[in-house]
Amino acid sequence: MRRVLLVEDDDAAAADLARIADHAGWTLTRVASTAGGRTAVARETFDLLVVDRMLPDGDGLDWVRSLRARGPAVPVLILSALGRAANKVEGLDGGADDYLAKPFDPDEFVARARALMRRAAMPAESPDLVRLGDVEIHVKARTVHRRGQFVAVSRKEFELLHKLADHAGDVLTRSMLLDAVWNLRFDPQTNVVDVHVSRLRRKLEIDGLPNPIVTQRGEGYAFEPVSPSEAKDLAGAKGPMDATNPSEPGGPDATGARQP
Amino acid sequence: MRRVLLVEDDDAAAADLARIADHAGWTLTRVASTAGGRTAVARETFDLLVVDRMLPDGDGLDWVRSLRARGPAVPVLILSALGRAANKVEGLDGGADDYLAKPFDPDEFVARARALMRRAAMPAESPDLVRLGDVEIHVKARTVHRRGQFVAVSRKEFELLHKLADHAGDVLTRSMLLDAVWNLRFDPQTNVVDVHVSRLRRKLEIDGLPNPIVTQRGEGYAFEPVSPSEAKDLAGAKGPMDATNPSEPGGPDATGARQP
DNA sequence: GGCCTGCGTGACAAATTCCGTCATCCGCAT
DNA sequence: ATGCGGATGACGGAATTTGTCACGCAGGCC
Repeated sequence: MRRVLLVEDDDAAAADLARIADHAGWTLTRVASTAGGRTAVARETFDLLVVDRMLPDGDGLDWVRSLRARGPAVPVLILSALGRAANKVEGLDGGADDYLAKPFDPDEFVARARALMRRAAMPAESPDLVRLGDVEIHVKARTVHRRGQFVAVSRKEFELLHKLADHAGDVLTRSMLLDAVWNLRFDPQTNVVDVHVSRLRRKLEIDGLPNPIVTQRGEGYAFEPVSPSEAKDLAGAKGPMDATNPSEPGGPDATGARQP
Repeated sequence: MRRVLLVEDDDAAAADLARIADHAGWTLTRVASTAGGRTAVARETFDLLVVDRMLPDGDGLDWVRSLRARGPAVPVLILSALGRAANKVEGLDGGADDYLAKPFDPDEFVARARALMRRAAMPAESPDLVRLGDVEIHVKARTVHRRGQFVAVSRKEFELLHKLADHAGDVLTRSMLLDAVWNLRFDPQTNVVDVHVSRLRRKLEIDGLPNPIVTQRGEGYAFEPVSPSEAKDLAGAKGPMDATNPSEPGGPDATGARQP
């Protein structure tokens, strides 16, 4: 249920917008001044602010500017009789996300409001964020999420996952992983890689879903992204895990890292 | 330097937009089909896509829809001669972030493009994210960032910060913190709180900026948000740290947790 | 089907990090 | 100047991470 704050002093306009919002399935809170807006925003969380410009206590755009000066905030759509291009430019540059001149088409208003709320809910793209299928890796913070759920991984587990994810779709041999993650250029004659992979797998495990870390027997391991749209019902399909055609030659040395 | 991809088959329109982009200081890459757009997006990262609808290989909006089906993506502004309200609704509901009908005002186009890129760079609001001044706390992942820089804090340090931040602006006495963070209802007669505060402070420290954790002598500690707009030049102003008027009575028991 | 090799994981010990305590020095207030 | 409160370095114990080992299971080949 989307929560929308309307800052509008004209009762007729407010009633129209209330009807539109109701029809769109939103909860609309209406105030008639920027002071009222300030109070409402301090009390509640909203998904969208719809702000008129000519209000009894000033220009709604001034309030929007002060919101923006305080940092990232809820999206703002300005509705105003001040509808020339220069007014729109002023409003958009002042921090509004959209600007509609009155009179407006109700359907267009709703579509624009939806687009704003949709965009505001999207995670920001960042060079620090690696997203592969349903797994998100924040490189600097060393955190991992799967399907939006936080996954607590240790330092070594993170490095292992990061390396596998950087080469998603490719098989990494045990000796590659020993080199990359452990800085070992020789075979320690233990199953340290296997043990860490097992631990990481357990942490990434979600009941009913394929695990993104797959074994290529005799070669090594690969990260195979699981699509976010993959439903839990498909868990029975073991096909992808039985792939026998590696995209990268691991060579027989993958077996060399094992305890004989 | 913003990177903009233009998908437009009309040469004259493309030339106009190239001039506008150049004047706005953006780097514009132009392609003439959705296939070209697909290729460009696969090769490079863009800050904005500007997409026409009637293209030689189909409707640009269909491509936008397929981008959206794949998850969060770069913002899209549709420019189109198809300018009725119903067309705009179709475009916005189809995944575009904005929709401008041709002919359009160049200044309005630039202002809208800027608003889209500004919004796309904003971190998503989330109940998991607590933002206070220039400090961001991700509650589930137990991570902390100050001015976008990752701050490595331990579990106890995180809990302490979280508690202080939840009561930002209020003084928390040592016994309050002992109760809340250490689950101790008695005074251990050690300076464990002080030590942890010191450790946390050091980790949050940024040269030239006030530390958000302030001491109220004889009472306790408080989290005082440092505004993201506060420049490093103001570091000499020690005023906020010397505040002598606590907003909450800590009482004299703050001293009780000290080693005698 | 049997056998052999490779893989997965439980258990344990060593290594590393976190946390609490203690003590000392510095800063602040009277 | 004096005394109290706060900040922080250092150390040792607690908790977590990491590596090793061993054993049982799974997969592939003959």
